[in-house]
Amino acid sequence: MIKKKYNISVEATLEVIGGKWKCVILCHLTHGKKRTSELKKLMPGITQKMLTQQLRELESDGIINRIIYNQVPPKVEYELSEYGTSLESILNLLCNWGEQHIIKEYGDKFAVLEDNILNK
Amino acid sequence: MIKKKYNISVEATLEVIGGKWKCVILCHLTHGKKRTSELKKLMPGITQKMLTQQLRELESDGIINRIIYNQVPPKVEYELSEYGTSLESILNLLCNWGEQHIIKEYGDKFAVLEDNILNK
DNA sequence: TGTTATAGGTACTTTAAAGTACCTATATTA
DNA sequence: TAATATAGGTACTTTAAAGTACCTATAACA
Repeated sequence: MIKKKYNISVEATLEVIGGKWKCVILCHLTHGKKRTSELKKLMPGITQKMLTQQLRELESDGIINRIIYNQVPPKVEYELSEYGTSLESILNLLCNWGEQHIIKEYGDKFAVLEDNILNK
Repeated sequence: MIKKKYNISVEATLEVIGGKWKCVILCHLTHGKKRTSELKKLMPGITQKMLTQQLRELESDGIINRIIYNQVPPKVEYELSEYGTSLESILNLLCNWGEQHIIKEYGDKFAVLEDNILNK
């Protein structure tokens, strides 16, 4: 008999997209596939190690695809997998809620948000 | 001038509902207001300290209301605030996605999910 | 020749999140 | 009188998440 693992289904979701970085990575990927270096530019606070670590985990959970181009210097791209797109509506809602929350807290989102593709 | 704080709006959302317990608490509260002791029963893994700590933070972010009945032994209830209900659709999607993910991973959600109000 | 760009690995350290243990108050009930 | 239920506080410890530093490979180019 399989041992019970979750007390509530949302725990399974958090196991896949919880933590400091995964939602951020996935939000960027909802805007199309990205190279490792592009993701690094979009997330100035993340380290190389954390970025690849999170990407590996998302890949092994089937959320993203890793596309390797056989060239030097290396080129690798990441994109939402088909399964990963089932998270798109959640990711969009999370981003939109955050934007509204910032407006509520600070009045003006441009005061606390860096400019990037998602904040336009 | 206010210092920039977020690189992407979803970071603001995670500041409010991130971590191991907050989404779980909030998912339970989407089913109506709950006493502290009820929440503890619904979340067998949480400690008293973590529960009150998370509830305090959610309260100070305006997501939940704390209702105190003046009696002994004490009775306190928690409910989603009006602002908190703006998270309801997100919370429901997070729960539903987790359920589907469990089915995908384990075939049968009843094998890994404890019985409680949300799993019926 | 040696520097650059790209993607990533690994060992170690730091920090933040979470957990443990033990404490409070008071009306009610056995 | 002593135990019970309820909600919560606090000091301390443990664990897990995250960060730092340094390492690899190789073709292109100055």
